[in-house]
Amino acid sequence: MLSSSSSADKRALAKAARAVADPIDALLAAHGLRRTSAARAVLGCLLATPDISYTHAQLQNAISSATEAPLDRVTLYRLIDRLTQVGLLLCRVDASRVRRYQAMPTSVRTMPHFECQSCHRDSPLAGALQASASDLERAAQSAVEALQALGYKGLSMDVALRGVCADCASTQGLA
Amino acid sequence: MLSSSSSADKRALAKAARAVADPIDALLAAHGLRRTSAARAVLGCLLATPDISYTHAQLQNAISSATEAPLDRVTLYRLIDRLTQVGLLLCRVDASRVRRYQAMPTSVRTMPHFECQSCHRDSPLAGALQASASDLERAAQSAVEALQALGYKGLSMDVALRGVCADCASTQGLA
DNA sequence: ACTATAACGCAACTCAGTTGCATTAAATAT
DNA sequence: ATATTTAATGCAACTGAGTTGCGTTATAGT
Repeated sequence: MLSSSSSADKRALAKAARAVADPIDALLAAHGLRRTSAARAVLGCLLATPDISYTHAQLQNAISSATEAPLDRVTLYRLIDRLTQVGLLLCRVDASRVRRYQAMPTSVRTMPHFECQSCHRDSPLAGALQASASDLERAAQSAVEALQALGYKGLSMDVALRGVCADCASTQGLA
Repeated sequence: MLSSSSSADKRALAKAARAVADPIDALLAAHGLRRTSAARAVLGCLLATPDISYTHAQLQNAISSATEAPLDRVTLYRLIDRLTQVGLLLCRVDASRVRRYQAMPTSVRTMPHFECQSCHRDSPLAGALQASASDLERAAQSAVEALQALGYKGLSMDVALRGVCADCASTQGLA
């Protein structure tokens, strides 16, 4: 039984070691997902650039060029779905109707932005609007904290203004 | 010349009369759009229910069943685009990636909502979160006013929280 | 009334994402 | 360590929302 117990120990240790050794494996395991090469690649890629969001196509491209395994479209879709469902990824739909994914942010940083419905430019609230933006971020922060207190898990906030920007409004003869 | 001037007057008056008589025609004219039956139908439909947003399919359906003219898909797409570009309509992309249109609101009413990435429910911030929601609306209001002062035209704000709701977080074994 | 051009309608196309199903490979049980 | 279970993969075919090209119609300005 020394041999049997030691082999069991070995397995447990090896598993724990792998999980602890690689933070990505640890995350996957903690969320009940299998540690496949695809999962490691996707999560690794997104965690490496926490502030950048990728479309499905961009992710597939990034991974296929970084590794040797070309990773199927559908597999990537499903993998992304799983990672998103457990709260490891943040998913939003951008103005051009494509989903963008990024690692779920640890701290909430709201970045209010304006989408012009005429020229389709998407710009952050800056300059004279900095003050309003800060107010929004403050309010957002407390809303997030309230949700966290209720047991909500990976939280992110998105503040979008929409309308016609000053440029476009003046070019058209808008009253 | 009396006849020519009177006919010119007649036309001008007729135009003015029609534009003044129907607020919808007035809006179209004021934004440099032609007063076609399709445009009247769409704008009429959306102005009749200012707080409800429609997808392209819903709009086409509503209009085709209300009137006799069946209105082509593509025509509707292009019409919607025009109305949106001049700021008469508000367009947003919902969580399932479809565009939703509604009449551009006159007063800004921000309705913060939460999208669960696991169960895909989309719920307004209510109950215990009412306070945060109000703070957000206040901040949003001042941001909108700041933009209006800069010449921005039809303005609307959208505040979206994303993450995993308490229900889903507890069902999964989320740490 | 005449003309220029905005708006319309049809057909074909693109792009993002989905579904079904057979196969492979982690994780668990023996 | 091997067997078993089932999560994850890969391929093919499909769907739905939105777009493009182009010839035709109807509104707005002369």
